[in-house]
Amino acid sequence: MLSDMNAPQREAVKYLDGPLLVLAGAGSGKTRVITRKIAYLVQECGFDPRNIAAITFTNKAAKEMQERASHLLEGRAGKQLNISTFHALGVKMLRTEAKAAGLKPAFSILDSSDATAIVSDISKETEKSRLRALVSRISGWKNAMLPPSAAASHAADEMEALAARVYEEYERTLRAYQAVDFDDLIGIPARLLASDEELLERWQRRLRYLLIDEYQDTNSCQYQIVKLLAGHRGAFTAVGDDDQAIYAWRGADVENLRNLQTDYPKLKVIKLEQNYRSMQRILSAANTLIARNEKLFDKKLWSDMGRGDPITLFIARDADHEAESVAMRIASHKFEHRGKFSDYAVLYRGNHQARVIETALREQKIPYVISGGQSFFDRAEIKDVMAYLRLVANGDDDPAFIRAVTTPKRGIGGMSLEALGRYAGERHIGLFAAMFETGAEHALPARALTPLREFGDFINRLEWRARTEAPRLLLEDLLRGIGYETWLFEQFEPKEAETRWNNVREFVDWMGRKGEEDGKTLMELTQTVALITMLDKRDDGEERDAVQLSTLHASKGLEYKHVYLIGLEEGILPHRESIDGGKIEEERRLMYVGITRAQRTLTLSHCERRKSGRESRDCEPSRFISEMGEDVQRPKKDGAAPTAEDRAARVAQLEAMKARLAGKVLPGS
DNA sequence: GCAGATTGGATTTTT
DNA sequence: TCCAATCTGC
Repeated sequence: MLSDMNAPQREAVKYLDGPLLVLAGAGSGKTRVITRKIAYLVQECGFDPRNIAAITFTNKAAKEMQERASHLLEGRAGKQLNISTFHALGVKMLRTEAKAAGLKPAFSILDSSDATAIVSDISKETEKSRLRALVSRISGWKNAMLPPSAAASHAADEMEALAARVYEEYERTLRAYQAVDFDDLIGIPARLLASDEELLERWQRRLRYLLIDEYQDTNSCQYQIVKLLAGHRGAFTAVGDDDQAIYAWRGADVENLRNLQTDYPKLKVIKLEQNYRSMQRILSAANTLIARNEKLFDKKLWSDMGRGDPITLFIARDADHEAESVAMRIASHKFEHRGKFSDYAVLYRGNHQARVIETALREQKIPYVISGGQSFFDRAEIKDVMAYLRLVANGDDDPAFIRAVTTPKRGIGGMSLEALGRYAGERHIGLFAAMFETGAEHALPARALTPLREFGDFINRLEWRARTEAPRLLLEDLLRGIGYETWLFEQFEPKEAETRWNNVREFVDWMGRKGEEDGKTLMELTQTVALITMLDKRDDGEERDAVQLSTLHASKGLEYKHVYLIGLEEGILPHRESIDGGKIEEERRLMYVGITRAQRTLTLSHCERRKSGRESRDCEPSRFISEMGEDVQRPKKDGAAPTAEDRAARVAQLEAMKARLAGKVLPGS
């Protein structure tokens, strides 16, 4: 059964004598190991699939793992597995243990923009970078399980002192709304498991074996959950790669790898070093580079796929020339090798770097897609509809109330809401409850109260129906009831309104399908959508034959035949802030992640000069280039930069080649 | 003095 | 691309 795996992979699947850490290098088949191990536990060891939990960081990874594991298992077993993100597991625990957490089971989940809006309200801070600093400081404390009181005494400077004050008020606000943020989805379950023995035992019985993916990305809260659930039995397999830890800035702590060894002295460590993705030369360069980092575990990737092409480095005059050159290289390479555009990826440090590349690719008429971008559920129109659903599920959700009551406009403005807010504040209740109280009749003029109560009745009717009726019909009635389509077309240009309305339709369809397939009520669905991101949208992006543009961070876990790493300059990669903050090692890992995305060829580039303001400055090539050793082919130093004529000649050559190929291909296809 | 236009500069992102 | 700071025209 395991004959198609290599020895360490097989060992990792079969090892069940205690806690296991699998150090899985890039492209070493870690998902394979996890899914096979799940199948092994069920088929060979008699585990009930309901007692196995696999935890990932993204919905995408969870979905992929679910599919692959189900494929290996027979019948319904796959469906019974608990494969989810940390956050989804947290939601599940919180919904069942809501009472112990002091929450109603229908609590709301606030996304980052909701949370940021609340922090902004409390702190009166509107400037983006300072607001973001506050939010991330608070989030950092929450992930370290530090309560507001402790944060206040730890505050190191003026900004932290402010953050601590905001943090306290923020937590109070969330509880008043019966809402939790993303950090709470991990933090509150961790607290519950730690403080309630009976509850802990119940969950330990329920989840008897844990498999954790991307372990190097865990924060201390997440590690607490793992440790508590696994208990002293240590029935878990953690899979990770310390060389690919690139998320320290958002709370991930590679130290958790070391902690695993101290907390579980009997921890077994298995390394997966055979890589099935890249040619040896690429791996050698990656190994040489990463060897510069202080390491806990030594690891050397190798491959039996052959040595491969040399790694090319080219030096461009400036950013425009770099982009132009990348576009040109992709075009000629593609036509020469008759490959697909989707075999090529351009990777960079910051999103803004994509812009020049886009322009250059468009000029060459090369199709491209930019990975990432705005997620479906972040769109205003989806958030509008979600606000109604959140309010239907949880009347205490004031942010949802405000958004719903003002979208579309129904004659309730800032004045009425402020008056209602004052009254609700005095009475220590939510806005929704406040407007139905007799006292509200004195606090607000009838002119304002009447439409408010009409709105309230509308929500109450929906709430009543939501308990029994199918989601699709109800959603359609909701949209009709608030005249959302009409409102969209009043607000926006026809084209814009059309797209937005289509998004809403897609949302309704998706909810409707879910309701029919899984027999879920609207209430149940509402409580899970906050965590779901792209739906199946990602698929159409992958199906188009297009060059992939991506940040290095977003490229983790993906692979491409031909990779172009651009902007390899001091200040960009490594980034200035990281150089100043002494965070070179994480930048080096980022470079490592980029290199190991490549299967066949890797092309590096940097600029000689970059314009900043009116004049342009010299740039220094990234230290990482020389740190890759001799596998990088240095460009010929003939001194002369290519002239306009040289470039014209290359364009002509390329055009001729395209024409030739087109001529050959056309008659047949 | 202000709204609208233009210019310039940019860490990284998921839940 | 997106956002904020600066500039222009009234």
